[in-house]
Amino acid sequence: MELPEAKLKFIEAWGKLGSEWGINRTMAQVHALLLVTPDALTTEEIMESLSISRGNANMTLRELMGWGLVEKHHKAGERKEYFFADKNTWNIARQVAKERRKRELEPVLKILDELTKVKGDNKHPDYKTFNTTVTDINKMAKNVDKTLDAMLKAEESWFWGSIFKMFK
Amino acid sequence: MELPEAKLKFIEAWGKLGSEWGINRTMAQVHALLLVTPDALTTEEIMESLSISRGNANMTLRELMGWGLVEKHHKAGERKEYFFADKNTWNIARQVAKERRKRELEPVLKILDELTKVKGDNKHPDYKTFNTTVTDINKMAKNVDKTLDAMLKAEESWFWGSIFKMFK
DNA sequence: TCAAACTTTCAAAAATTTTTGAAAGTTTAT
DNA sequence: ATAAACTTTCAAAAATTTTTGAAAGTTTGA
Repeated sequence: MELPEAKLKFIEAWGKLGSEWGINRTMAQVHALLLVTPDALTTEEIMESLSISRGNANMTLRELMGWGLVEKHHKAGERKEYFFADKNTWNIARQVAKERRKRELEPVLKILDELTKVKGDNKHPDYKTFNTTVTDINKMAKNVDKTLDAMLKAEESWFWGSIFKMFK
Repeated sequence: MELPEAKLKFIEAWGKLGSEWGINRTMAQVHALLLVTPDALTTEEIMESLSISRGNANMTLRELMGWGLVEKHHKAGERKEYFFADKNTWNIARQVAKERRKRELEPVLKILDELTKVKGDNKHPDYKTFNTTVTDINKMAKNVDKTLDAMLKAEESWFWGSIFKMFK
């Protein structure tokens, strides 16, 4: 397989995976494009490469910056904005973990904490099932939260090293 | 807060979280409903509770069974089918991990392995960036794969116990 | 100050996903 | 064999998400 074809395959696969995980396909594709491009690209170049509109490119890049995955670069003496993706995989994973924790896990944890406090009679199967389920899910969500927190602070090699020590 | 309201809140929150993670909101809601219901429910009861159509209920329940999260129960002397959700949180997490690994991670790993093999000249920044990025992502994806595999085989308390020993 | 170069906005259109519900299919009891 | 009880299917409709592109906005240099 040649490089250009391989790049397209990567972009396609990344887009698909993104869409399966609740991330807009185009956003994942723009990210993938920047990940396999050594230097920063202009909006124009991204539009061209992926055949998307200016509006879409602009919006997607803004969101990628919001996720902390892409940054704007400027070249001396040029007005154009260039977009560049951090290519460190561990940084990317941490950044995504950090954002999803904040945006999705934290709100759910807040609700679960409330629901855990609902009072009732354990003799009523309805209440008992509700309470047990919510309490259990809350515990698991808190464990996930703590694990993500640790991951955010960790060094990649240490993290995987420790994980693999666990089950050998 | 009273139980009925709390149930609705839980169903809503679960539906929202699901939709953010690429799982159909209704499917997550049906799952949530069954999770807080002590006994098995009929299609009719689910339709009623969540105000959804027969077709939708049927399709959603079939999918939940496909994910291994819900099973059909039969009551002696009745023709109706009853649907029941396993309420063990660790089982649920493992089941979801298992399915997503099979459906989403494995196909991506296959593509990444191929892309890793693409030959080129490391003097060309384009090739070098592509190769480095894809190789790195491949490594990370393999680590995730191994971790999930371990999780699938693990006992809940042992798993979290080991994780927490890591960062204390 | 002006206009060229560039970015952002957002209402409307397109694409995609989800839902509906009536009809077709199946199973069971008589 | 039939009808009642129940489940499944799927084309069309509705809802939602994504994309477009032209107009408005901004910045810069002359």
